[in-house]
Amino acid sequence: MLTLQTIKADPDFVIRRLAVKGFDGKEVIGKILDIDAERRRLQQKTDSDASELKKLASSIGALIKEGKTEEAEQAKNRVAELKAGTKELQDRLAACENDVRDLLLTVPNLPCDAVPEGRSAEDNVVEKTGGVMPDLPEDALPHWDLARKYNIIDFETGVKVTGAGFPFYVGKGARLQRALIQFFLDEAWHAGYTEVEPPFVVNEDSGYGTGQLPDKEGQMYHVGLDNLYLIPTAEVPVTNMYRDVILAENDLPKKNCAYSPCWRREAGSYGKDVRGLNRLHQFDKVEIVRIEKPENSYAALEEMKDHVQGLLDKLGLPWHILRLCGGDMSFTSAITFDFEVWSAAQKRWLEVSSVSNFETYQANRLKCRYRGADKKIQLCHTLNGSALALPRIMAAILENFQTPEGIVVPECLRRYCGFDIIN
RNA sequence: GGAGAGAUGGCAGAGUGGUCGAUUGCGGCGGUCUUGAAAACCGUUGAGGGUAACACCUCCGGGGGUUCGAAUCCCUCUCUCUCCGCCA
Repeated sequence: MLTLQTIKADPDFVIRRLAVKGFDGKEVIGKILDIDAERRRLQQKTDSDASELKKLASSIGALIKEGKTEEAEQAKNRVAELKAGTKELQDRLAACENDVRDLLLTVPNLPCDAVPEGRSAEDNVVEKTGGVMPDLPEDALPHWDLARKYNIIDFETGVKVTGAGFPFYVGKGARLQRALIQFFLDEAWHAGYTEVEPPFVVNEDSGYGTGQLPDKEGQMYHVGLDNLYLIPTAEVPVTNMYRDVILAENDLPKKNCAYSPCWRREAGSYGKDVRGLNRLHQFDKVEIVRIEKPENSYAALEEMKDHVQGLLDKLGLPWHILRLCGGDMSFTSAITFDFEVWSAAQKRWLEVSSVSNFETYQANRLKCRYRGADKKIQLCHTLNGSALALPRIMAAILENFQTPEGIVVPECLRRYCGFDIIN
């Protein structure tokens, strides 16, 4: 969430930036400022009352020791009277604090200067393009047909055993999955990311920490008996490692990578978007997460983009990078770049990575801070990106590299899966 | 799952109703001494709110209660440890 400080410093600026995301913040910002002003008034009052009470109460002890029982009794009565009045003040103060927090949670992050204006995905800007689009014959098969032809992904049995969106990967399909995971983790390792194997379920506090709760509750699978959530991305457990932590300046940057399965309920999705591997309820992903000093976060973002681009180049897939416009960005992001690969038989772009800088927005909720050289404690910047999500990469590999002899496995994966063709 | 014991500042560890936001040790930081370092000695060292700056307020795992007054007593939740059970 935004810091109160940011809003107080320049409310008009905040409202202007929010408008880039298509968010009308005028009313809520005004409300926040009003309630905060009230909160401060109440706090001053309760503080001085509490101070008086404390003094009186501690004087009673001394009076009793001196044997001045009567005076002590009088003081007791006075304290009791005062206390009745402060109770109500304290309740109002607590209510104000809650209201401000709740309102702050409804305000999205400010997009940074580099975010283009726009309402929807159509306004995203193609930033960069790479790789070569394959020249497939007219009868090229989409990946769901290839999966069946070579018996490497079994959607039907997944439906029987669990439900739609939970496929079985079988034989070379399963090995290729594992090869991709291994390849992505090794590449991240070589780029200096410390590998983490996180828990795949998290508690409520962690859900709030990274912003899945309270508003995106319906997107996560919930383990009701224990009140835990299946992670929708490794970002959640990995970023929450730094919840309520004050790092030393020389601890930064923190660079972590993690493989995890990801579970998403994807409520309300249907149609061609969810065909085959395009959108699943369970999928695999390697995530990279960074905690950075504010002055370094944009350089880190560029590094992350280069890393993701490098993966796609090594796989030999045609890609482009989209700079998301304000209207298409997520609630919590300050800037986001989406990577899409060309799915040659479906003849469409598939999103395989999203790289974002959250600046202090996530860190403020997490209370992830560091102590600077001047000993001042300040919020870190957090960033994350997929590197990469598997199913659509798998889809693109199957479609783009299909030949009459079979599917040719990208060079970089062969040492991991132990074969060079799926036939 | 059952029984018992715990949870205090970066760490260790005192504190069982009245100036306790908290003794002490270690660690960290600053200084004296030294060419430099070590040792020794002196000082300093939690977070949040609030203020122009002070003042002041809150926080001893979380929440609630008793009391004029709670780190200390009561209830409850969570977590940790020991033993038993179960188990990859």
